[in-house]
Amino acid sequence: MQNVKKYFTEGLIQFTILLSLIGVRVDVDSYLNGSYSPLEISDGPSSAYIQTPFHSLRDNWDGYSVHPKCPELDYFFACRRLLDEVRALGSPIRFPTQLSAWLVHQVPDSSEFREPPNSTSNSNVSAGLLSESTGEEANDTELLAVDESHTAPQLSGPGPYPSTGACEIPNEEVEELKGRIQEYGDEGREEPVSLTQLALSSTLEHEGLLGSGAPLSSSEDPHPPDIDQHWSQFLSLPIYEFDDLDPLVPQQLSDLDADISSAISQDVSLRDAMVTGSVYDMIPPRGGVRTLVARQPRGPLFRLESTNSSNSSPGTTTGLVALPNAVVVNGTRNGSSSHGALEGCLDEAVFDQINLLGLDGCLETMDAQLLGILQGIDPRVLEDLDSDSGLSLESSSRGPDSPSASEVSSSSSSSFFEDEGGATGYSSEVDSLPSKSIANYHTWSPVDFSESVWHDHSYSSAAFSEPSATTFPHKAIKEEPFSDEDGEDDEARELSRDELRTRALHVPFSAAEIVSMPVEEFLELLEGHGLSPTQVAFLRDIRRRGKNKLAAQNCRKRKLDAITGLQEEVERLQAQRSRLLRERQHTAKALGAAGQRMEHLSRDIFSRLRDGSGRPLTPERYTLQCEANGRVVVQHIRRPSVATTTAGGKPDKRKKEKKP
DNA sequence: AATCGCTGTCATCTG
DNA sequence: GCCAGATGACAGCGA
Repeated sequence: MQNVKKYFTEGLIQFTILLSLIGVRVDVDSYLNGSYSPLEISDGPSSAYIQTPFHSLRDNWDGYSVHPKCPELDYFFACRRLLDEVRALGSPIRFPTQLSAWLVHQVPDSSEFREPPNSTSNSNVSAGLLSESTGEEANDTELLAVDESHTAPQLSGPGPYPSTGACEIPNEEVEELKGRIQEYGDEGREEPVSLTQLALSSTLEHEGLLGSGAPLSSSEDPHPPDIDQHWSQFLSLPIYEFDDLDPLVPQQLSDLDADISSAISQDVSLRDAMVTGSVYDMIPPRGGVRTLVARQPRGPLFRLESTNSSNSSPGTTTGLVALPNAVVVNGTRNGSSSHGALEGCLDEAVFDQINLLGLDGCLETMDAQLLGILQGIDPRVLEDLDSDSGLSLESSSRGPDSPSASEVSSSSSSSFFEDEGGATGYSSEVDSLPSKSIANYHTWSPVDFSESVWHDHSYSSAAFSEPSATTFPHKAIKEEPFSDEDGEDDEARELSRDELRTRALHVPFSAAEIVSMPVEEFLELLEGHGLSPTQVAFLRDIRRRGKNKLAAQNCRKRKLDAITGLQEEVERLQAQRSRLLRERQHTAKALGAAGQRMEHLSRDIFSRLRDGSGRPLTPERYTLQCEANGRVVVQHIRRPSVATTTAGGKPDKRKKEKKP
């Protein structure tokens, strides 16, 4: 319980330091008329101002040898009342230095005392306090041990108190002091002091002064509630509560000085230095302080996150880490909309990712097939890719200056598109494309595509999430147009056939765009480009198939989800059934046991009962009935005919005898 | 070679 | 009647 002492004494010292930091001169002399020495009062142990060998509590408190009404406790609470007065005095507070010395006197434990973080002001104050406290401390060996690093050199200085260590104060002065204490009343006394000291305690906690010892808990405090309340106010509050109470310190200080603005600011800065500043290595990470330190940095992070979330669209609130590629693609394709949503660093991150993906460069040189494949992968992504990259590349690659495109257009259009004839028979014909037509595809089909991409015939963004896999084949096509990887080429052929035919039609849109574009735009496309009926039917077919593909994907996904949900429901119901069966079994057991107990008790009771003739009652003829008022009565069992025939009128007699 | 899962496509229905 | 979406059925493909 050394920490208890330090808890209070350090709290008082911290309070004084806090006052000094806000410009309040600590001078208790004026308050005590310079004649009172709180160090020791000889008027008996009942006095609240008796000098308390506070360190003596160290060994006694744990053993509960200190009575709650002991003078030491009175002394402590008297100290607190004095602080209450100090707080209630108002603006021009001048703390008598004796109080400071008195406070220093109460710092008995020295081995663990360390200077608070803001050592400059604290050391000055404490030094000043100790300088006022005279050579009395010279006799107090414990005090010398307390703070010899900071205060011992000043303890030798002369002071108003005799070096005997016992300052004699007349009883009448004590009474006068008590009267002054009474004058200030009780309003708002307890809580503000406790709050202040709690805040100071928080400071102490932050400084780790209390971290090494036993936890300050009053859970084992067997003392009466009145004292317990006081103690628990200081002892039972966790650190985080102190942290929460820290903001209350300025509130309490608002009563002190007219210069409260500075006081508040300084207090805030002090708090920041002690708490918030702890983030910046002001507080050693130990014990409960670690939690405080770890909690503080969340502030800026939260602010950052909130800023991002506030500025970004709901879909992009997951943060940069979780920023999907789709968002990146959005950033590239629809700069106007997404730029407004993702500003600042988000944009930087987006463009960084774009650069990493190489989309900006690759899109410029991507040929039509690959772009078509890309766009055929995820219409949801490409849904917004309506403007620049895709179409321009598409058109450029589709131009006559593109060898591959021209080759494709010439060969494919002649070899398969016209052969396919109407769009209605398209699918079956395509599936049964002749090998020559396939070979034509091979001339420009990607050979190095990632298998995942080619396996994914869907338009999901998952395939698009690997842009490298979709951009690299572009080079492979140009460099190795004739590849022997038939399997992948087949997949490429499967995936890109609509794209190929769209390109063969010289439609300035990719298949994915055709699928994803609105109906009006699609109709404009059909009407505005002078397409032949065959081409129109083909485009409609492409759109229909693409839509249906997506629909099939969604449908299957829903089906799987439904199956999964039903399986979970089945498992849940099975578990519920098992639970209910167990409960029923348990209930049946309990009921049987209760019945057995009831029978046993009935037999026991009947064995103790006698009828009028002294014969024991038998459960076969009598029963116990519990009435509403809790009264238990013995009732005769009326047996209809058998009983009357066999037993005759005897039961009636017994029954009459029985009803006591 | 048979099987299974995935995917695309078609036909059909519904709103 | 057209369109979009949903869904069952079928076929192809790869593991």
